[in-house]
Parts: sequence; C-alpha cells; structure tokens
Amino acid sequence: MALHDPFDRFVDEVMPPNTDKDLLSGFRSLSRRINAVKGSPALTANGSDQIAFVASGSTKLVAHATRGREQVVSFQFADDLVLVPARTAHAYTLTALESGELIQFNADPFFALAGEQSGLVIILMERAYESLAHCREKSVTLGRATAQEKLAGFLLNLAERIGDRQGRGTSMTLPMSRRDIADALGLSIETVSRQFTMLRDQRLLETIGRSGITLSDLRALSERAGHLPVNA
Amino acid sequence: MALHDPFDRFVDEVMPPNTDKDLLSGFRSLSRRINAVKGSPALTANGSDQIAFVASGSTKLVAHATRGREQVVSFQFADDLVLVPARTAHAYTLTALESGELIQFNADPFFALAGEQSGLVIILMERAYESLAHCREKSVTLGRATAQEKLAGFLLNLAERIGDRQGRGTSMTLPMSRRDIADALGLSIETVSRQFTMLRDQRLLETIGRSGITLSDLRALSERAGHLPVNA
DNA sequence: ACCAGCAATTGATCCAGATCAATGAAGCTG
DNA sequence: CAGCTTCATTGATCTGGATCAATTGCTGGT
Repeated sequence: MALHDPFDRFVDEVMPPNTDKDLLSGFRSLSRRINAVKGSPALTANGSDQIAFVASGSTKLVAHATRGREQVVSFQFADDLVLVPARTAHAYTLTALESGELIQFNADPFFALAGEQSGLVIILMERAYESLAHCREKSVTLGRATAQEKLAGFLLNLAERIGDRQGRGTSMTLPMSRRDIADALGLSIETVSRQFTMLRDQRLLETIGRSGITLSDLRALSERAGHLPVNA
Repeated sequence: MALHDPFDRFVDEVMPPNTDKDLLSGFRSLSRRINAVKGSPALTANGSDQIAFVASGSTKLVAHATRGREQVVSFQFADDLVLVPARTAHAYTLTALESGELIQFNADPFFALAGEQSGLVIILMERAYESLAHCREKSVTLGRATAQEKLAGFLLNLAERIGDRQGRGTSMTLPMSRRDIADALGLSIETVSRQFTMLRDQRLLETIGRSGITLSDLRALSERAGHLPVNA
C-alpha cells in the first residue's frame, strides 16, 4: 500500500525493517522534499552528487552535452532510487515526466550516515548493481541494435517495470513522449514513430491514443529485440 | 608497488587496511585464481553473477546478442573490480586483452561475507557507483555522438585511466585492437580507422605502430568529443 | 633478417536512419 | 465544444557510416 508521506515511503521502501529510530531521524534531517512538476527540471547536481528517491510520479535522468540534443540516461518510477551525478564530461538533470514527490539527499553525508548500518549499505549496494546492470543492457542496446531492435528492447524493458501482464502480452501507459523515447534510444522522433507503426502493422503491439500501449506477444517482441532466446 | 601474489594484491587494493584476518581467509577460500590468456575468454557467469579482480593484465567485458557482432561493455585494467552478470537479455564474457591474473568470486557468497565488515561494503558500493558513472558516460557517448565524437570521447576516457600525462598531451599504449574499439563504440572497424586518420590529419593525435598513441591536445580533443567545456 | 599471417588502412558503393516538410490527431482552454 | 497548440505520423530526400573489396603494413615466429 502507498504511504502518504514521501519520507515515510522512502523509509518503508529502502530502509531495512529493523532500522534504528535515531538513524531514521538523521536521514530525515538530511533529506529535502521536492515537489516535482511535470516537464520541469526537479533536480540538478551542483558541485556534489545527489541521491533522489521517487516517492510518486516518474522521472527521467537527462545528460546534456554540447549542441541541442539531449540524451536520456534512464527513467525512474515510484520507489526507484537514483544517483544524480555532479558534472563530469556531461551535466545531468532529473526531470519529472509525471508530477510527483521526490526525496533528495546530498550523496556524501547520505552514504556516511548509511555506513552506520551495514544492512542498509548492502541494500544500497544492491541497488547500485541493479542500476549498473540496467545501464549495461542499455549500452548494449544503444551500441549494437537497429532502430527496431532498440524500440523492441526498450518496450520489453519498460514492460518489466511498469506493465500489467495479461495472457502472453502486457499493457501499460507510457509516461514519456516520443521525443523522450527517441532521446533515450539515440534515434530521431520520426524513426521511433515509424518503428511503432511497423510493430503495429506486424501485430506485435497495439496503441491506444498517444500513451496507451499493449504488447501482444512478448516472446515475438523479444526476438525482434535481438535478445537471446529464453532457453539457450 | 605491485605485489606478486594476486590475492594479496586484491587484499591490498580493495580491502580496508584494518580488515580482520579471519575475514581475509574467508575470502581466500571463496576465491579462485584465474590465469587469463590473451585473447581467450577468462570467465563467463553460468547461473550466478561473478566478481573478478584484475590483478594484472587487462580485460574486456563483452555482451553477446544474436548475430555475429559483439558489444564491448567496458574495459578493465590492473586493480579494477568487475561484476560479470549472469545471463539476462544478453550473455556476458570476460576476455583478456593482455595476459594476466584474475581473482574470481561467486558474487552471492562474496557479498554475504563482505556484509560482515561495513567499511568493505562501502568500498564495494563506491566501486559500483563508479562503474555506474562510467557506464552512463558511455551510454551518452553511444547514444548521441557521431563517429568522431565517439572516438574522441573514448580516447579521452582511456587516457584518464591509463595515459601518461606529458605537457598538455598524454601518451599510452592501446591494449585493445581496432575491432575491440569498434565493438565498444558501436562502429565498424573501418570507420574507427578512418576517424583515427582524420584525427591524425588534424594533428590531434599521433600513432606509433598499431598500439602506440599520443593525444597531442586534450582540450581540443575534448571539444571534438562534444563534451562541455571545463569551466562553464 | 625474412617471411607468413593477421591487423589496419584506404577506396567504392550502398542503405538505414537523419533531416526537411507537410498533414493529421490528441488534448487543453476559454 | 470550437479553436488552438502541441505531439505524432507520414512522405521525400539526403548523408554518415556500414559493407564490400583491395592493398599495405605490423609483428611475431623460425
């Protein structure tokens, strides 16, 4: 069940059940609550890395390089934890796709405090490795794939996170625009749109309005994505 | 200074200085030593995630999808720690670029044991976030850039890790082939080669034989990479 | 020091996806 | 619920990088 207070939700979702009260209040005082408004930047790391917990809504982590085009590095949904890196070769911004509430921490004091409870550090480490695994899969997709493979892979990935399984398909409501998808896959909007059309023509998915989508045959779509068969 | 025994090197490089003797011997008994031979696969995760520490030599983490082409996810050099994920949408293999020695662990018991020392978990978490940061930068490069930007970004990245600074340039010995670079950047060998030639013609780098390279002007190369200027 | 074999470069052609351009739907707003 | 704005789709053309095809040049082995 969803808790109303975003910080409580953070505690419930991230912290191990037996966490010390004092530690919790330490985290509470480190935290800052952010009301993220759809479409506008919610958080940019100036100087030091930031941690954000998505209590509700959804966000995109965007990297800015020179020139206009942006690269969407990853999407986050409710209960996701994301590290917004301070400026390196690129500058990163966290932007809300759907309005919601975030809990923000400065990374350094956050990790310092987390160090006091080994169970918590392990959880954070596991989350980090999960993000790393996601990012690697994304690299593979970006580097190797054709437009169709990219889109198919993207949709499958998304379906795992926010889809409702029904039979051998899945349906979901895309919270991001075609532009966001294009920026995430390193494609143009037009190519994304054309690939949607092609997959629709091949009966692999149906679209309802702009954001409703049903993946009709996950198995077949997985083949399109160039993924290895489930039992190799 | 380099320690001779690879496990000692692992301890020296990864473990916090005050680590308990018993814990160390626990890790020693979990560990397996691998003699990695140049060009051949040193490690594939069958069933469960694996951790590898590169005591000497260098490696590439490769993802295999359907069809011939491979995607190099990341390169590792001495003292790097890498998680080789068990099969997900893609299968991963760790392959030696230069012969050397690795220390391998099963990830689950490794993390379980690491949990006994909070200092160690923090170190592992930091390493994970570092890898994540690397991977994200790579995603940005793969997604957004032209061939020239990709190669320039790749070389700069590599220079930070294995280059010898000299004046405003850096020189290094590339341990990987043009094919490896191509597979890492999602380009063909020919395009990589052409970009080398172009950057050479523009006096941004010099090559010595197949693997020697000097980046003559890091600042200018950084512009080519489409990176944000150092002081924005 | 020479040669065999692979790696890298260079050139010619082709094509997937970008870009440019116009039209058609959704979703808001008053 | 009409009109406006933004987003998505579709079409036409262009181009960067892939692919095909020779050379050329390292480098390791004998």
